Amino acid sequence: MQPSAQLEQVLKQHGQSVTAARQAVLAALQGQEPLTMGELVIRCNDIDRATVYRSVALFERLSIVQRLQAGWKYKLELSDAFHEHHHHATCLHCGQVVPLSEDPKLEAYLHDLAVAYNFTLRKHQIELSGLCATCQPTVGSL
Amino acid sequence: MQPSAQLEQVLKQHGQSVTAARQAVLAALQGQEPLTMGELVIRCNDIDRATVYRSVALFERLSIVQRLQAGWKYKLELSDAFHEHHHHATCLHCGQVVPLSEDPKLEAYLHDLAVAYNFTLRKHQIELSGLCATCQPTVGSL
DNA sequence: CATAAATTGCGACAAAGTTGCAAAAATAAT
DNA sequence: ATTATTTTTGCAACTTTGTCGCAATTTATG
Ligand SMILES: [Zn+2]
Ligand SMILES: [Zn+2]
Ligand SMILES: [Zn+2]
Ligand SMILES: [Zn+2]
Repeated sequence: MQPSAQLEQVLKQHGQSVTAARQAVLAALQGQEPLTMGELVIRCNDIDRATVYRSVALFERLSIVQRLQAGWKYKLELSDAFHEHHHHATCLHCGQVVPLSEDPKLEAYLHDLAVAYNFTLRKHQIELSGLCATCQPTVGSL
Repeated sequence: MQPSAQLEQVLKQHGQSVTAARQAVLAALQGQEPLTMGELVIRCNDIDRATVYRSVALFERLSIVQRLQAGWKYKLELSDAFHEHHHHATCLHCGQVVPLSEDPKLEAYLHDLAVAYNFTLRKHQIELSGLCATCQPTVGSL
């Protein structure tokens, strides 16, 4: 299903209106890389800051987007129902975020871990940080 | 080694001064639960906000503290050299953060994963979110 | 203890995020 | 299709969070 159609469906399911602003926010998030809130606001430049914030808050409640800690600031990306489920590796030097393809064993592992702590697992996040292949020669310390 | 002594050592190793403010910030972070920046500022109430921010920034550069995404806001906690390495499960309903004891198999797995992507892994984070044992009966939806 | 270097507090500022409310748009009803 | 009802939007004012320059204080050095 097309992401925009899927958005429409999720919004209606929850009694929320389908609006131009919300569609624009979704569209802005469809790129490859996760975005900071600031970047997102810029990409939605016909839409008021407050509206972007309100849309993101709604999307987070409806599990349409998720926020992840990428180095210093948090970033936003579409969540599993819209993208494939995946994790990230962030380069500490150049800041690039590389998506990692899903690993069923790892997923199973996390599930068992949650069970061991009597947690009903709703979502999870793994963030690796280090140096990407390109930056490894460049950097000595850090 | 006592955390305060360890702080002194790390600071000196990097040519940084050992000051009352920095010791106070470390002390405030020694409690069990990770703290938001706001909470930390409150617990350091003789110290200026700007100084707390500057200390945290320094501590982050020296890998004394790490920030983690706990639900909505980020939180700070002492990093692996000061606490045992561990991960977290956050309850979506009551917000409590439960530390998970280290699992060597999982750690090895992450290491291999990074290698597969040509990443030199420097650190990593796993955040589980869901409902804790206490909140499971309370909540139907969410 | 005196000197040099680094850190702190302060105040002013910039950026990020929130809120109330009237106008506009979306849905529901006729 | 029009109108009525409900929800959302933009705006502007505001709070919170985070940053910066600089003089006063503290820390390190000898
Ligand atoms: Zn890189
Ligand atoms: Zn996963
Ligand atoms: Zn709970
Ligand atoms: Zn680990």
